[in-house]
Amino acid sequence: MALTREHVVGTAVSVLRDFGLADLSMRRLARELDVQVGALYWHVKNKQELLVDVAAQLLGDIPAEVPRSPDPATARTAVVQLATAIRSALVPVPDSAEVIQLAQSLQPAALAPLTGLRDLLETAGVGAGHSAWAQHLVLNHILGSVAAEQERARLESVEGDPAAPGGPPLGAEAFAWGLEVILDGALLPR
Amino acid sequence: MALTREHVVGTAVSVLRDFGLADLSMRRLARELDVQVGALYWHVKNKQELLVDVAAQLLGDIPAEVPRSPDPATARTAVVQLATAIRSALVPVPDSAEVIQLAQSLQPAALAPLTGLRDLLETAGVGAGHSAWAQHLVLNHILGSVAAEQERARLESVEGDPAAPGGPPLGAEAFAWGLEVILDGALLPR
DNA sequence: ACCTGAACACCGTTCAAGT
DNA sequence: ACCTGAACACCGTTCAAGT
Repeated sequence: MALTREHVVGTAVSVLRDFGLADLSMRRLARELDVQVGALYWHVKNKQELLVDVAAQLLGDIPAEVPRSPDPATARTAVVQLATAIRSALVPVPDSAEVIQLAQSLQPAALAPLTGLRDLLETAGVGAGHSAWAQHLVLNHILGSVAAEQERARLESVEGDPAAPGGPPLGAEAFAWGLEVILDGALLPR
Repeated sequence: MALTREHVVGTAVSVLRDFGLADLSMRRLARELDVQVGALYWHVKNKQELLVDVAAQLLGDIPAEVPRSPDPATARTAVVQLATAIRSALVPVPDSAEVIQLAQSLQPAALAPLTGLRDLLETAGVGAGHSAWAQHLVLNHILGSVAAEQERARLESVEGDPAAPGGPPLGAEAFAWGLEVILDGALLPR
């Protein structure tokens, strides 16, 4: 079967999911695909471009459905739902926050759901000149929360200290709190 | 002159400042110090430990002076001043946000000014159970703002598009806005 | 105690040459 | 068009051996 760009990106995602960013090398990827390293460079310009595609696929499964012409209150609820969905999609993938951050700085347009976030924030009542700022604020909160959660999981797996096996993870509560803080502050008359 | 750990860390900081994280390799560092690579490992356990020390030094010059027993209003002002000081210290150092994030996940205690931030937030009126969350929120905002500013600078230097040479950088305004949003939201009765 | 020399097991990227 | 083979210029880390 011929190698395709989709196959390369898909394999990269699964290596990331199973082994983390440190193991996601071009050579490791080539081994996984039973191919020489050079072959990858026919389908992909370089590793950075590959990681942008990986980031896009990580966010690809998230429902980007923005309610049509919502009132401010339902827009705010939609922001919370979308942000939580993004966080939930990223938490199980090791080092996903780093990958998203890299992709967003390299090629912001490639990450569609993040634009939906900005639109929702604007109709929720964030001043028009500030919706991009609010988007960054929320995104930094999401990525910071994901990184913290993964670091916690890493420490547990090393120390064998499962803490609370049942129930919702502590990080989810902190995330929800921070999201409300941002929204309350950003929607205040200023 | 004998090599010391301080000399190693100091040289690492200056390589980071002048060339960025991609050029801060153990081998490059050894070359800069006129020494063989192996010599570094007598003074430092590994690269990660070195980067923690680099991060500590980046934050070391920041005045960590917390006003003794301040009222909530002056504590809030102090939060803004400290957060702005941290941002100002990091912006001129390429990839500093990445280095701080790594150090903070590896060894949070090594970064003293960040603890001062939490104390100030608590006396400013953030609920006692939430001051650690608020600290993370502010820190993520600082690091996100630093990374964005540096990415902007990188694009300008590549495209030769100086935009606005005079006046304060646009990023500082966005940073101040986000900080007020967080503080307003976090200090709201909840 | 402190450093050298040399090795081990890796990287990302390029490119002539093959099919 | 798509891939191999091989090279180039790097990495972090370890460790016997020297002083």
